[in-house]
Amino acid sequence: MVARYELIADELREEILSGAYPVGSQLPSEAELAGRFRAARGTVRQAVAVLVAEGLVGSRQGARRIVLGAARSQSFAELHSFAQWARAGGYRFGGQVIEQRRRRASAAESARLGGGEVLEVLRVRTLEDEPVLVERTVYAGWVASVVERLPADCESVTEALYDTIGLVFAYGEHLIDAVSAGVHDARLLGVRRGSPLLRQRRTTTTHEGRPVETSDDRYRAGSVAFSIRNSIGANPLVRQAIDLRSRG
Amino acid sequence: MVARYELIADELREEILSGAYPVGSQLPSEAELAGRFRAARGTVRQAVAVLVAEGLVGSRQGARRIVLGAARSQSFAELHSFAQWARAGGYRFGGQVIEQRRRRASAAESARLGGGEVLEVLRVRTLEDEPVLVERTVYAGWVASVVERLPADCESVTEALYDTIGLVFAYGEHLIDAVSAGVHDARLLGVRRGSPLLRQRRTTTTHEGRPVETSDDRYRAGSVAFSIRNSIGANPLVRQAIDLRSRG
DNA sequence: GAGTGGTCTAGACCACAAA
DNA sequence: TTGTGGTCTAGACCACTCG
Repeated sequence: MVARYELIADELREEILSGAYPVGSQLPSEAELAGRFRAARGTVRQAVAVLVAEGLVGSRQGARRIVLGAARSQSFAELHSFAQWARAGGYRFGGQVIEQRRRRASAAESARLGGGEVLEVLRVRTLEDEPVLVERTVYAGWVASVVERLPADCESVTEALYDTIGLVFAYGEHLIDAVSAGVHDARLLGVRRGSPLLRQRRTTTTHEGRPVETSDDRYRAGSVAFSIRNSIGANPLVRQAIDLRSRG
Repeated sequence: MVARYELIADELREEILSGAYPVGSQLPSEAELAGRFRAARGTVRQAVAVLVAEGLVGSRQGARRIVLGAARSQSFAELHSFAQWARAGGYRFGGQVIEQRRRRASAAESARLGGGEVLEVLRVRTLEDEPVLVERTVYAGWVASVVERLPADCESVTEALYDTIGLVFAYGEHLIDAVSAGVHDARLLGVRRGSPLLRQRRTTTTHEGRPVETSDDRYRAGSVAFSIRNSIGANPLVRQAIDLRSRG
């Protein structure tokens, strides 16, 4: 079942991406759109809200909505899963488990994952046959045995978890910064020790808010960037200071 | 004029942050909230949508909403303006113009800012008396003369532009990656050449979609991180591959 | 002042989750 | 089966922008 407002949003999005409404131009008024789609005003408002959330359209009281940009944004799955992202972008990609072991959760991991035993996995991912990402993922105890049984060159753990036990990743929290490559990272990525890496630390949970994994992902500089659109009133991205006294 | 749904959202947010609804617990149903606040269901839905967008609350059809996290998120202004962010966080901060000159826009800048003459400004920002950020900002010609007249140690260009000509930054686009420090950056930040820097490139526009500035900001590693909460259905953050053949 | 988006209401029906 | 959130409607009033 696809909602009416989604269909309207899709149609408007296509028109924006195709250039029917160029960047900087005005969108039709809500009344006009309601007439065109034979829908209530509330429904077209919901449709336009989707485009505003995507950063495609800007909105302010009293003035016509304007087109801000014309780039497609990606789904949660594509941010969460390297494989799904790479596939959607049409890249050649791969991955390999380097090391894997069960151990007791540290204090910090217990707070995030719920304690007990955890499974730590070290993977290297390639894009266009070059290693670009070192992934250190810690899985909660309740998924450990499933992850352990996956092949070492499993393309997508996310998809495998869904296929085997119906697990869906639904919410994520991400912390992004830069670090320099240690000896180990440098060797795995084929860069010099001390090279800049883009680090993404994340924790992911299910629909019910149950934590599944926490990960420390390090990208070789120059391979991947993160992109965000934001506006007054909708600000997903947040800057954080790192404690300047006790640097890690 | 503060909207009713904002007041309701504020009240619920306070309850979440204070621990009245701990992480993992369920929120009251829409019907209960409507009764408690004597508002229509649509209004409480709007209120809860705010919390969902902030990443505090998770929502799915058929099940009670759950509390995902209990961290305050920041405003657009705080992401956009170093000064406003640092002040909101209670940090000691400062800034200094190192170099400033007018020149013709490059091709790339013309595409983003609209051509003609631009003003390029190089600033260093400090946090807790340590240099943490090198900012290379290019202002569109129509704001250049205003920016030129600001004092070299102006704390907040954003605020100054608002105070002098009523200019409001409304929309931003951000690209985040890691680079290594060049000789110049290294000297300005007091780090070794080749050290990792967190780079944020951004373009900002007014309410009308008129571009104001584009900037290349580089943070010393270990000083600042970016943080994001996302979920299925609401995904502001996007990962981008950088062309692997022609790296820059 | 006319037009536009923002807020709010009241009620209906549907899809989905959980017991 | 019951309760919950998701969708949609229709209409009202308000705040704001812009000519």
